[in-house]
Amino acid sequence: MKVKEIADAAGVNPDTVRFYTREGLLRPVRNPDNNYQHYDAEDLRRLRFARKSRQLGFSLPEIRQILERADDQHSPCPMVRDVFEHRLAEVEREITELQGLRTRMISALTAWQDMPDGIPDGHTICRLIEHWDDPSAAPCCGEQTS
Amino acid sequence: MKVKEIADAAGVNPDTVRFYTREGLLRPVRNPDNNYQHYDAEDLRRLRFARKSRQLGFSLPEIRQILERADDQHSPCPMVRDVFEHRLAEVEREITELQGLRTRMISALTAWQDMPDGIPDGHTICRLIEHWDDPSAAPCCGEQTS
DNA sequence: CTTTGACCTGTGAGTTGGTCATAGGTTTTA
DNA sequence: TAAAACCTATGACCAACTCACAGGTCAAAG
Ligand SMILES: [Zn+2]
Ligand SMILES: [Zn+2]
Ligand SMILES: [Zn+2]
Ligand SMILES: [Zn+2]
Repeated sequence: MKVKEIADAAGVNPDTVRFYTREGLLRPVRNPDNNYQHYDAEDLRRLRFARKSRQLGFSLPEIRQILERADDQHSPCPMVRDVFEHRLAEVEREITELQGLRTRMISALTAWQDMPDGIPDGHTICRLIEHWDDPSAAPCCGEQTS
Repeated sequence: MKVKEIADAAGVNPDTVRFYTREGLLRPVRNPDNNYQHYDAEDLRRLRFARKSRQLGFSLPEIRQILERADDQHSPCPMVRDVFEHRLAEVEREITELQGLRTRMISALTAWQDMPDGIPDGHTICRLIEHWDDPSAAPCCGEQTS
């Protein structure tokens, strides 16, 4: 298979195939006649595996490690399980962080409903933003949060 | 104020101050004697404003636009409100996406509890990943989801 | 007076996972 | 035979910083 063929078979951009090849995830053989890369069914399996792993949150270096370990006939499963749990915790941390941002944004929107637009006066840039207090921040100079 | 002073006053990395300066958010004057940048109270206000805006999800180009608009004595408020609503929708989309990932990961973890580790046999790389089906994907070749 | 350490300068690279542009070579089709 | 579609490698680009490097400046301590 040539680049576009394997790319179509896996539903990815041909540049992604070239990128994964450069990164060592795919290992095509080169045709010396025309310098083209030739991918086989094994490469397609690896490519699909890589895409599936990406959907599960694995990074490219991690996927490469899994593939290399499998090439050496070592079971990648324990490492997969371990990485996966760390990744899940990280995803949950990101969700929490984004939900915090969402909460901040909604509280700001609510407060802004009652605030008029202002003209910058050299003392203020935009009161909407400046008068918004980060609920997650510690009081900075003795302020009391009622 | 010199770089480290304004950075400490705003609680950011001095490199961030230099970066924001390069990006046009801060406009220090240069001391011709020693080539040092000199920041004033206005810059500190802009820096704190920029950090607060970042916490609310604004991008650097957006913050620069707000600052430039305020410099021209035009009210940035309508634009702030508009950008903000789009950003909120985007944040909620990201949250949904991450929660989808989390759901996929947890369903995978659950399924993996009953699966033994396997040795790669040239036909399989890692059954944990390969036998996991993306619940959000459409059936690919006539499979029925029970 | 000199040395040391903390600070300053600009530039460029690294992060992540691709995507796109460029310029030139090859194969297939009309 | 010429256009269309494909291939190649390389490098830039995205976001928002962070860090490393090499060299200049300045205050205090010896
Ligand atoms: Zn496995
Ligand atoms: Zn305060
Ligand atoms: Zn405003
Ligand atoms: Zn199928």
